[in-house]
Amino acid sequence: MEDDFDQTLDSNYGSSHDKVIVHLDADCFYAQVEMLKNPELRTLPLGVQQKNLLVTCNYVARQFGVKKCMLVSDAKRLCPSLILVKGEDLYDYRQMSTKMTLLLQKFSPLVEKLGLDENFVDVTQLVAETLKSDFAGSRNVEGHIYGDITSRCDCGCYERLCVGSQIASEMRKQLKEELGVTCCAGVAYNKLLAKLVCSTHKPNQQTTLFPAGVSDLMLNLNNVRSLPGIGHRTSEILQSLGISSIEQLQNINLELLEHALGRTLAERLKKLSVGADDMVVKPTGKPQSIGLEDGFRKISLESEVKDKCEVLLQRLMILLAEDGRIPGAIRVTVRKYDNSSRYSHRESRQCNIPSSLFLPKVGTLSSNAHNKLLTSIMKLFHKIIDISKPFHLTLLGVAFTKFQERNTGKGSITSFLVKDISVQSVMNFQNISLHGVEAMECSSSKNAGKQSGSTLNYADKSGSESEPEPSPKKTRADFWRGSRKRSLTESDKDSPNKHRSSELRLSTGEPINEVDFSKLSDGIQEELMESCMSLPSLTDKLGISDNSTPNTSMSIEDNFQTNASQKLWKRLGSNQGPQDQ
DNA sequence: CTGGGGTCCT
DNA sequence: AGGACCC
Repeated sequence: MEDDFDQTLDSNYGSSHDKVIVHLDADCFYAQVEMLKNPELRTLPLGVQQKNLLVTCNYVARQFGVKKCMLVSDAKRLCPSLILVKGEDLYDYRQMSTKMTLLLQKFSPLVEKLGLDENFVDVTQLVAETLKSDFAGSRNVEGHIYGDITSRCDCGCYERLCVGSQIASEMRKQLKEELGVTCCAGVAYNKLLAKLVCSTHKPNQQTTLFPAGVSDLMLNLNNVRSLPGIGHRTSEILQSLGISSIEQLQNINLELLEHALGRTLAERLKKLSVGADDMVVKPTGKPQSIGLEDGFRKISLESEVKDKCEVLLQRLMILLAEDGRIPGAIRVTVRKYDNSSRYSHRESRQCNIPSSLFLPKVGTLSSNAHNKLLTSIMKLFHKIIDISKPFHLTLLGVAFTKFQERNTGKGSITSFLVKDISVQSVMNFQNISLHGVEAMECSSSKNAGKQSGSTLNYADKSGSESEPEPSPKKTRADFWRGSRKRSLTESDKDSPNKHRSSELRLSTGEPINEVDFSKLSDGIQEELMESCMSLPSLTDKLGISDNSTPNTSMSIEDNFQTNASQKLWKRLGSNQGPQDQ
């Protein structure tokens, strides 16, 4: 009785309909960012190129038959007028990706990134709040519905998914209005289905899946390879078992599958094949590793290796400073030339590094962190490659791992400062992303700095608002439905972080991320120079030298970005607010 | 020259 | 440290 009931729930776990998951996928993401940087490209066939590969292209180019992941030469043949932009440096894409994720976090703290252009959002809680506070609201589905809905599930998922579709619509609207990015969205009761249904209407559309459509969706997949979780290797194994269609996977004997793939994977794939997935949306936090790679034709001299690594390290240090944490280890990766094994076989070595390299107050003047790291890198390289014999590399990578949060204690002022800079840049995103909302209601948006924290309000609120009484004034549900009419800023409270960030701003109406170096104390200047700016070519770029204190204000972002990139930020931030103060 | 990133598991 | 997976 009771046992049977529980059993039913358990075995049903992966296919129950209790959650509402939205999957958002930016349309041809890199190409979109490039078109934001340079709007003249919008009407032209545009491809983004990494080395000899066209990693994505806009929809104008797709009309010529150009596809993702084509060789550039093939794409050019199909579309001789194709405009190509280089996309090896992911910096701008990463920044836009961060803004998108921050925007989505207004709806739920459960946001999981997949690559730079996709996000899963678990909106179950927001849906529940909406249904509770708005039980008379319309139950229209926004966007497409996948398959038929003639038979309605009676567990309440119909209403939940309807509200989910409305939330997804609002998310896409805000992404478009505030960031200029168009997305597709899929709404379903688990991650697998949300992702699969997302891609059924492209571009810039959304689709909702109800239980009645699940079977059709799964069986309409062309190949087992279309299932997220089945990659190159697994699909080859399946192929050898004579399995290529989803239906074959659904019907194969489980024991047979376990023998080929192992129990864990076999059981997972069996469930996936019928649309069952109990994976939770795991909030993406700080990355476990931060790395850069460069592929090339041939490197066979140690000096070339060192040069490459130095450039990589230099760029890496910027990403590291923005992250704000201290790495505990560094890893070097190489790919050796090997014409037999096509597949990218890589070898790597890693070693721990002393945190003192990143702490304020590095005792010695002559050797900076950069040189020590480069030495470590070359040592690791020698562990992989015996340079007394000829070698031929086609890729070099450097990555930091084993991160440790920077000491927040009273110990170091630098830790505070560096932390603030990263907070500041996050807040800058928020400022930009909020502006669309602000502009619609309060034309008197002074104090732009004070409004910046508000995107995080809803997560904070729902937690503390477990209040019993009928004063659900500010639920997340109210927020997303009323966002066009209501001010987001009315409930803002200043946090210490905000104050500190404000203090770092220039008083001349410069962008929020400006830092006036001359106003920082000598100690802080020194520490910043030491921990972030010790790279020779970087200091060149910034127009500062080792023995002169810069007397002009500098913007970290502006100086590190390309000109083209500046246009993007200018455009996105162009209404960033009156020259306040 | 089939990219430049990431994740988790073994 | 490598291998699978994701984009």
